[in-house]
Amino acid sequence: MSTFSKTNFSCSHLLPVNGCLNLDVTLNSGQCFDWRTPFPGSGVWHGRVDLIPVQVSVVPVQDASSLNESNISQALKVESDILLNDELQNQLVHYFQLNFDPASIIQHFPADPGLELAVNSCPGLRLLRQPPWECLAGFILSSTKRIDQIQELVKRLSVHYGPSLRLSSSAEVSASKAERWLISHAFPSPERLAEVSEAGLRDLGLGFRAPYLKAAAEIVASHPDTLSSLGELSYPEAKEWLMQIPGVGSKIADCVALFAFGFQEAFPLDVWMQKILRWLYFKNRKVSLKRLEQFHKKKFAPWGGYIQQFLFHAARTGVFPMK
DNA sequence: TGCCAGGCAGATG
DNA sequence: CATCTGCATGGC
Repeated sequence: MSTFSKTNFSCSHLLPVNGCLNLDVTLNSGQCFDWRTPFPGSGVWHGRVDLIPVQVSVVPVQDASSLNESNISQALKVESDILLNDELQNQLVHYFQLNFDPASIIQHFPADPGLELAVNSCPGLRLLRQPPWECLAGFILSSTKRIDQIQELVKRLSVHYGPSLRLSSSAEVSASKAERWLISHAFPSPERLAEVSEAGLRDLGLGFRAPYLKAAAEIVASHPDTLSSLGELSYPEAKEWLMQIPGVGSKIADCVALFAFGFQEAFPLDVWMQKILRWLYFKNRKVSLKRLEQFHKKKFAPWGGYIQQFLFHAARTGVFPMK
């Protein structure tokens, strides 16, 4: 394993974690698409937060003398080839929501056997707060794709059109085996993708998503501040704006509302969630989408966002015997 | 070969 | 409303 762990990072920090964080669960729960781990289950991940390339892992905190918070027993260990000044550290804290303890929301969940099973099956799962554009783009790519295929598309777009993150010579030194786990490029900006032809996007395997992504890039690029400030609107207003974009319907808009802006009312109702809700609460009978919408709003609001993530991940890892 | 994958848009009753 | 279809691509 030591051949894979890169020990010559020029910068290392420990960021205190409020509550519990499990990276293996969180970074593999279908909310983000650009993290890799050399060894599944090792807890070590390579990726980036916007333009900051990092290796992250979670370590226990023994001596809390400098951290007089009672709910801090872990820290996020962040290593990077670039200098992590205060501003960049704040970006990392925000992305991983380290100042927020998910237990403060979980304790309000309605009493429900299925939900409890889901929550207990993936401790440390937490919602990230992602940069809006790459979150939006990622989920535009997600239509009828498996998560590993979405990850592949994101990687191809980044390598072909994204800005290079190779900033220091030490990053170039790494062993060839570890090389493929390093993040080389960030996700391309909307301005850059707006310049790429639809054919160019199809060449990367986007298929029918190509014109959608291009249109989204053009819209976002031509309204420079609108997307990034959607968090100042109400949830319905933000969702309505997102759904103006071709290729963005209710589900994708909810993903962005939740994963990029933290609207807890957002409840991405994809095919998985439809199956889960029918199985848990409707004896697997056919139920219209409309009714499922009404059901989750009545039963789960205003904690739908987190509840959805627990149910989704539990189902995807086989916790529910749905077949 | 056939089926399915964190959907959406357009058309039909 | 509710349902149906085409849309690309890749893996099993």
